[in-house]
Amino acid sequence: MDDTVDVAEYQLKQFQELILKLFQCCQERMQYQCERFGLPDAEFRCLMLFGKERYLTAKGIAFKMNVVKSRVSKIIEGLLKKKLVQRIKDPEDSRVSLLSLTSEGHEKVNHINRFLNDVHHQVLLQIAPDQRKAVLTNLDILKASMEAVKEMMV
Amino acid sequence: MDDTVDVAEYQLKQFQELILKLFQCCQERMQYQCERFGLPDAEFRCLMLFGKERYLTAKGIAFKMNVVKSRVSKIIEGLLKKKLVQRIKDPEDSRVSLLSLTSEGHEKVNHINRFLNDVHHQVLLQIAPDQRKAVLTNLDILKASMEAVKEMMV
DNA sequence: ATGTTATAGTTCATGCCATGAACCATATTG
DNA sequence: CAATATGGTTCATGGCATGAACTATAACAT
Repeated sequence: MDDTVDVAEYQLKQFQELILKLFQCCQERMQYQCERFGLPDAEFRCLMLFGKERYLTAKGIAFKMNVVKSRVSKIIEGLLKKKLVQRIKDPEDSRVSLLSLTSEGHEKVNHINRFLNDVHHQVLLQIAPDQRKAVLTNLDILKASMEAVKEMMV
Repeated sequence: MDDTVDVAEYQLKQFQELILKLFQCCQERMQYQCERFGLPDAEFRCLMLFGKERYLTAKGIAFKMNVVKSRVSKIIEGLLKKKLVQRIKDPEDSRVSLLSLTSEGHEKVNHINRFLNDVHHQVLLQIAPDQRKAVLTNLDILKASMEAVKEMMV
């Protein structure tokens, strides 16, 4: 019945250590990015949402960023002030305002994406070519496992 | 000379996606933990530093947490108020105060560690036993690569 | 048509996170 | 012993995030 052979103690320790380090690395990179592009963290994350979708509403942003709508108001305010996004009224429902990137905003997003690609590219280049596939495969397994546990914890 | 064969476009995309998801998972877990144990994020992280060392100074904590000392004052204040840590004067240098866990603090740390072990254990259990080693090995490669790039970026 | 009811956003009060400058007390050093 | 360095605290400032109260518009139900 125990086809899930138990986990060795040292594996657990190693795993915790690795996850911690990876998490810290990501956090530091995020902090560096924000500084580099002169944006507070929340505005940065919000701006990047426009990479995928042409128009966003405050409500949609709140959902995607997992914050309350009053927070979104503040974030949008900052991005408007920086002229990175613009707002128009939805012609179909005048309660909602549609947010989109200004040309300056597009430029910034592209700039950030180039940087992001570069960093990730660099990381992959650090890995021996014949190992990249294995790293990605195993990372995918890890992701699936973490998300499975996340579901269980709700 | 090009022993670092270039990275496939789809690999780059996949990698970015995976890292993002992993990062988000960790962030959500952190948030859940803080709520569960009734501690603000910074106090939580600070408390966990005492797992390794018996005594810590404000300066040491500032270094480990990568924040300025005035911030540490605030964090310590919170932990003192919650009776999780205590402070004594360093007998060798009366400028510094030595912080250590109270018995209540020890209990909390143990409690948290049990939870943390459990979560990581669950994740490893999601991975087929004969794949765990590979996941850890590849995670280690990734960690090394990310840290190498981090060094380059300074 | 008109009076609920629901939805999209804003504003405000509150509290945590983090910094930098000014400051106090205690070492250290010339 | 005076000048300087170090460990900490306090305070002002600003970003992050929430929840409650409010405005305006839309949808629905008599």
